[in-house]
Amino acid sequence: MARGSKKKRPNLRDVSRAADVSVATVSRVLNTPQVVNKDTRARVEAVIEELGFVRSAAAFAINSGRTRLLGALIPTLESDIFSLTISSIEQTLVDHGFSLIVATTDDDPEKEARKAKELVDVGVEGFIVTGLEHSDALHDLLRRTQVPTVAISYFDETYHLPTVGYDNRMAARAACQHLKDLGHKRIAVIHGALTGNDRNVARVEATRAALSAEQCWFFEGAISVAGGVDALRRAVADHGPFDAIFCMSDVMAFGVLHELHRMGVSVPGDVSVVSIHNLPASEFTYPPLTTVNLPARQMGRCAAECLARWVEDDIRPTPICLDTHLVVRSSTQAVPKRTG
Amino acid sequence: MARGSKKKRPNLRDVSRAADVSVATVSRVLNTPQVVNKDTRARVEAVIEELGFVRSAAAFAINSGRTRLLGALIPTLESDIFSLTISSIEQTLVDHGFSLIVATTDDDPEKEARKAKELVDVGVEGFIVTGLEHSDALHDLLRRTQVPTVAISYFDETYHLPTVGYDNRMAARAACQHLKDLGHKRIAVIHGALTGNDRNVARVEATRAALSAEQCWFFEGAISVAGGVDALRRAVADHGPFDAIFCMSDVMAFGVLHELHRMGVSVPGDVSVVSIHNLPASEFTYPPLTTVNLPARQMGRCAAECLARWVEDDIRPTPICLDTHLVVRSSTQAVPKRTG
DNA sequence: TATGGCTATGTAACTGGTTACATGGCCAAT
DNA sequence: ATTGGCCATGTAACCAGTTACATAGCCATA
Repeated sequence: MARGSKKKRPNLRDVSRAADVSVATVSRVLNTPQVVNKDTRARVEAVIEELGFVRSAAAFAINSGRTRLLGALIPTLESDIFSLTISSIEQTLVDHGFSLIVATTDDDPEKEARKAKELVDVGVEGFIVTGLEHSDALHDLLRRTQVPTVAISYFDETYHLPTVGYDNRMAARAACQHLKDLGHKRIAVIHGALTGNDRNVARVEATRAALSAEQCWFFEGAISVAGGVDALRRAVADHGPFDAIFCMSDVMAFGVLHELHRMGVSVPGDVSVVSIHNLPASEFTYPPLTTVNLPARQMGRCAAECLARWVEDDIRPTPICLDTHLVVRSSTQAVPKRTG
Repeated sequence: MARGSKKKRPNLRDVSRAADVSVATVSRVLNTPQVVNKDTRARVEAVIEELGFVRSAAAFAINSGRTRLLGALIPTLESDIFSLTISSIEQTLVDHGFSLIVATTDDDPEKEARKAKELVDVGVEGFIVTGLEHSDALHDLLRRTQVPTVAISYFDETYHLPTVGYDNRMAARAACQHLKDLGHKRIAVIHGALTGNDRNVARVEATRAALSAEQCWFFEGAISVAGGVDALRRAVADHGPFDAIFCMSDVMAFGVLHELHRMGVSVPGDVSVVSIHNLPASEFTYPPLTTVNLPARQMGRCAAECLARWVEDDIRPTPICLDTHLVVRSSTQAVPKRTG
């Protein structure tokens, strides 16, 4: 503890003094070493090493105007859905020399705006936000600061920010069409919360449009395995047997499969289960899950790529719509024949 | 708007000029508004609003020496194991006014050191690292920069950094003891890669110590559902039927359960399955998984708490060992009687 | 010998904030 | 009328870097 607090980190001038050169030369060694004489450079580098000099990020940023920091605002990390995306965002961004700050919002627009403000204060040069629905405060902040921002998980070319995502309506429609093709007539639709989550809203709307009102019943639950279990129980209790379950999210489908199994209901014999996401684990449920693939990793990569280019080269990205497609596995099958 | 394209972001002096006050007054409005005359303050605030002034994070940092940035170095985000922890780290840190930069390392010490260097360059005030095994370059960096760092996922009070974690050996031992108590004699141990992952090494070592060499066979695979499937297939093919499977990770156990099911092997009737982690989904596998609970969220919270206090108040944390305990569900049962 | 070009380096002015210290106005108590 | 204190504000130094511009030394050419 003797000089623990007293030990000020050495700065450029300390180095220049110790190496008997000017601050400009030290700065050159750091930024454009080619232009410095070999011997001088070696001497300066030795002093830097000896003193343990580390250039101040803040001072660098103040001059260059660059922090190399980007921020991602996502609903949650406690779900493969977003952690896959964030993971590939992070991996892509480091290739462009950026660091990623993650902030979770719990689908709460106010919280999102607060965190966005903090990130701006910290100096992020760009944002990735989730979905299209945001508070006025956030839109205001983005307008004022002009921070490049791309929205993910939802494709909409008319949106005021560039979007990199998929067509949530089309994804839901594909699942519905699959169930219709198989002849299903009593369908429980299990979805996550609709407030603050425009992806879910879009999927539910598309489902309402695709299926006739007499064919489907909607149940809301938490987007988690437990949420799926709970929603299914309510569904079965309230509206008797179904011949198909459509989950808006694979994690909920995991819970649904588990609970059906526990109830002794056979999948797909007694009931078909279809879902949206296609998580890595969905191939290995029992039975393997029929689900609409959402390209989470690809979306992360694209969004990161776009944002990096925007921040770096000032090229505003054009919206990108990624492909979604139904992956048919073994959790769905045709209704054999109307047995009443 | 004389020069529309040269839209430089307004700075303190721009504001002070427009509000006809000194820069000091504007700064006071920002930092200690109480000491500024009400009218003056209102005028300055109006100008700030009008010009859309946002204080430069870099300039603030250069003076205060505070970036309010912390970094987390974790193996991967593509797994609930770490995303749960990171999630609670993030949530805890925002309460302390910090932002979190995440960097994934793929259990590669070199990559970890590189990313750590980048984070220091960016100006993080503290680190969370995973495990105890790191490259010399990282240790060197931490020593030179004196950046507060806590290590998670592995409790060791003798380590040179404060650790917040659990006793990986004890966790493995608990699972082994459970299998022994149930009378299991042919145990397949399925674990993730050992290079660069000291948690896995500790678990495997403890397992070797707890079980006699004639009772267990070790198989390595990727820490994923698919990795579990693959490892189990190799295990069964190479060393014939087992009466128990011990997975070092729940996600691998998910794959194991799936594959056993597909093979027509009954769990726990034909074979017991025990694991380590207790992920949220583990309660809902079929059958529900017996597993050693690792307190991922609690660990995240504790580590974040400790690090925040260290950075904030210069209180070096004391190592914390979190409790692990076996959660017995339905994937294990006693060997009924030696039937040969 | 004078000129020009090149390389390596130094000087000092910047970046955008914070803050110690100085100043000036006003009012109350001597 | 003088002094003292408080409040609000301004001036300028400072943080730790970058960089435009100046300069000095050296060598080749005319």
